[in-house]
Amino acid sequence: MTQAATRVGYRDVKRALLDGIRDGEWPPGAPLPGEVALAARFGCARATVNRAMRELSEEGIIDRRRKAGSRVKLSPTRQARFEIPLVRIEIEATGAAYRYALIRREIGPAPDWLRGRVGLPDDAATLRLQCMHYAGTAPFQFEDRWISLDRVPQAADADFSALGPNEWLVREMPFTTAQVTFSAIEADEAVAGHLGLPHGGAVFLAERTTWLDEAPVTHARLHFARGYRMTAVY
Amino acid sequence: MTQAATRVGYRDVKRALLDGIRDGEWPPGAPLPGEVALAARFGCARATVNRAMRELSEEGIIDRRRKAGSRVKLSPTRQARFEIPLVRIEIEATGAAYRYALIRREIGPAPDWLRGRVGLPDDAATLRLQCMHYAGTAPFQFEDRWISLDRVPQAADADFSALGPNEWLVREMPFTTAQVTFSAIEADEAVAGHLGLPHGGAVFLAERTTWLDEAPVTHARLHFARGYRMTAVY
DNA sequence: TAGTGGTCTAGACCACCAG
DNA sequence: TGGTGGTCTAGACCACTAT
Repeated sequence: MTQAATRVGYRDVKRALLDGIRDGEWPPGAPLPGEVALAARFGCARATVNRAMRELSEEGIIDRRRKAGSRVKLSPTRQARFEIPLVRIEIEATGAAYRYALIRREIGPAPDWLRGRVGLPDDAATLRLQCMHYAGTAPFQFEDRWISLDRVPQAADADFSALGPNEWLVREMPFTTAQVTFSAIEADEAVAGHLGLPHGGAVFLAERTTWLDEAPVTHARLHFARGYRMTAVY
Repeated sequence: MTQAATRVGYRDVKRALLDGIRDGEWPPGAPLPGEVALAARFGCARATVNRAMRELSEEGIIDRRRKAGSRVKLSPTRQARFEIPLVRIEIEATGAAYRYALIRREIGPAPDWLRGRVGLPDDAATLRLQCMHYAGTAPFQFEDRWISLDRVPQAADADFSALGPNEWLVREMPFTTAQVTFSAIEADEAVAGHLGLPHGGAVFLAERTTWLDEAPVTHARLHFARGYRMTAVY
């Protein structure tokens, strides 16, 4: 005779549900039993089923709506999670020595495209910084950044010759929202020079903007050296 | 006199903790109070505090370890979540008409680089498919895919002339693990031709592999047309 | 070994929304 | 308007690990 060897945890429930979905018990679009029914079926509390189903929903496997119940998603919109570490950490993780160099520092009005993109007032003053991050002696990333002096006035007096703006901002300036965009562009003269690429070579570009309660803090264009790959498992 | 207007929820706790971190009550590296203490402070159950802190931990804001307690991360490793929809959905979401075309279909042994990359046996047979996805009349994505016939034998008999392999696989074949890698490459002759780019033009490449319980199911190289951007807010 | 987080339970109330 | 998910509680036991 079988006996409940151990207590049923939310992981067990999750696995059982995934198995059922995979094995066709609940094909795409099909409604799943309610939480109470599943709790009875699995012999656990409703809260346990709830956590399992909440996670499945967060992972994009099922849809949940009050009253309507839960359904297996027709096209599972699975999502990948990318970690966005500091460049220094990323480089040091490869075993290489991290080196940083400030290339240019300049205070001036925000360019039009940037104002439109992040929502800055017309007369907004920004600090523009260009710098390089090296892995050993090899160029790793060319950073082109604008910092809103309205939001971060103290940046005007900060010394960025030894500490990168990103690390400085992490310590100095919290943010509530961030946006990242990845794309591929062709290196212009300047970028190619900094990264040691041929002019027109393919560059992996990450653009990152952060806001503190609606007010833009900073916008960075991070150009990665040849061969850079960004990976996620999900 | 103030009065607890409503019940304290995990969102309130989370916000309060984030505020405290932002305002310097708990600077980076500092230990946070234990769950019991916080529950008392906020006037709620420990489970509520637990959920708030668990989410902060999942979001990369704090570190949690038994016995050691919770600490604010030194360098907050925030993570971005990207939705990976079906190409068709992605195109239709822009309002454009989706069109699909199969370019090439071929059965043969897996190339060496692929075997090493995904872990296929030496004699593994694969179905290779090349196809195009258009947004209206404009090329949107060139897909170059291998499907393991060991794992998905029925793919050999499937008709991919009207339905794209990705949509077919989603319906036909579940997977347990997936990996995505983004990079920028220069278009070779073939890719340039398919996407209407100059030879050597920058291409945003997403490589996607899926496994079902350790066994590789499929590997796809998705080449996006000029100007493609992949965005996440976090 | 003791303290902290991890999880489960049984019960409860509430918000939402499809019928 | 009733059923479903969303959340909270109070209490409990357990697993891990720093000391």
